[in-house]
Amino acid sequence: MEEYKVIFEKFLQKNGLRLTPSRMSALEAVFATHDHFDVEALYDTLRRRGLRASRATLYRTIHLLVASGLVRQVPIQGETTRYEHIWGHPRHLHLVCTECGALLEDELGAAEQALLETGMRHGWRVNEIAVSLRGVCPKCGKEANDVRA
Amino acid sequence: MEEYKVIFEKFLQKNGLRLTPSRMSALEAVFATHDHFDVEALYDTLRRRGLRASRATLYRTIHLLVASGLVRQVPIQGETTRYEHIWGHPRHLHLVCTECGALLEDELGAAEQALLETGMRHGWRVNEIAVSLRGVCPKCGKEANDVRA
DNA sequence: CTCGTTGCAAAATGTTTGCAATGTA
DNA sequence: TACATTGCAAACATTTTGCAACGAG
Repeated sequence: MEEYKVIFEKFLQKNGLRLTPSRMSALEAVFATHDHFDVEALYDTLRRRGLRASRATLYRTIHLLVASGLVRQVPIQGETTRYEHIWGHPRHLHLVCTECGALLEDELGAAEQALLETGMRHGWRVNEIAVSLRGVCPKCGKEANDVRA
Repeated sequence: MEEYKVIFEKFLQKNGLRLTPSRMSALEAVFATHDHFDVEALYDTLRRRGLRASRATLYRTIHLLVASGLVRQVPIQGETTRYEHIWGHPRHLHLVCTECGALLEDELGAAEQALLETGMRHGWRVNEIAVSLRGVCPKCGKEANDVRA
């Protein structure tokens, strides 16, 4: 039994919630990839696997996954809310290209300690560090295009 | 003439856009505070000042302000999209309490240099550093409540 | 005078919720 | 069996857009 399943099961039990096929399917789909995803993508993934769960259920489930600490929202602007799993995924930072939307991940490195200390200095128990660097990727070293909507 | 107005005017000219009362009102309202705001709040602020601009116009204007580099989206999860002005606002980090929603700002400090180096290492021209530390504030040193929707 | 801009209302999204049927512990 | 869960459709909240009237350069 994979570790994350145990974690989720314990979380459900502790909160008087039930382990259902829909929830298990969603959980597996979420951990089947290291990519970011939104609820719609999760919905598609399940259908592609021949599984089923309504969007409503997935929206409800993703909240549980976040509450359990297994998943977090990706701290990046965008149309839809995107998520990523955390388990086995060390704290990292995102490099976002404001031109083409390219996204790169890397480790926090030296910054991590400094940030944790800042949190501590204010008396906060820090559970999550979200860092995104927005700028222009090497490929887009050009100029911006049209600005109008 | 305030610096940010000059910047916005140049931005408009460069893109063949026009300087209108609505846009100027929005710009001033945005820079009148250092708080985060969403479009609805901006709308209220204008009305309170006896100025007027439709929500549609404000949504259109805020995009221009972001494109001009004067304003950015706040990289924090939430119901509505929130913004903050950047001009005269040094790079900083946000401490977010996942219990009560409290929000604290602080300087990046030592982390800034480390993060910039990471960007450089990947060949990115970094324009913006967004950091949020999510956790539990001192006041909320308690336990979580009900998890269910 | 030419084109960008505005407001309104309608449309489009993304997400939540009430409710009756269903399933888990 | 008791109560949590699901799907559906309706409700919501936010943001975008078409269009005709208006306004800046």
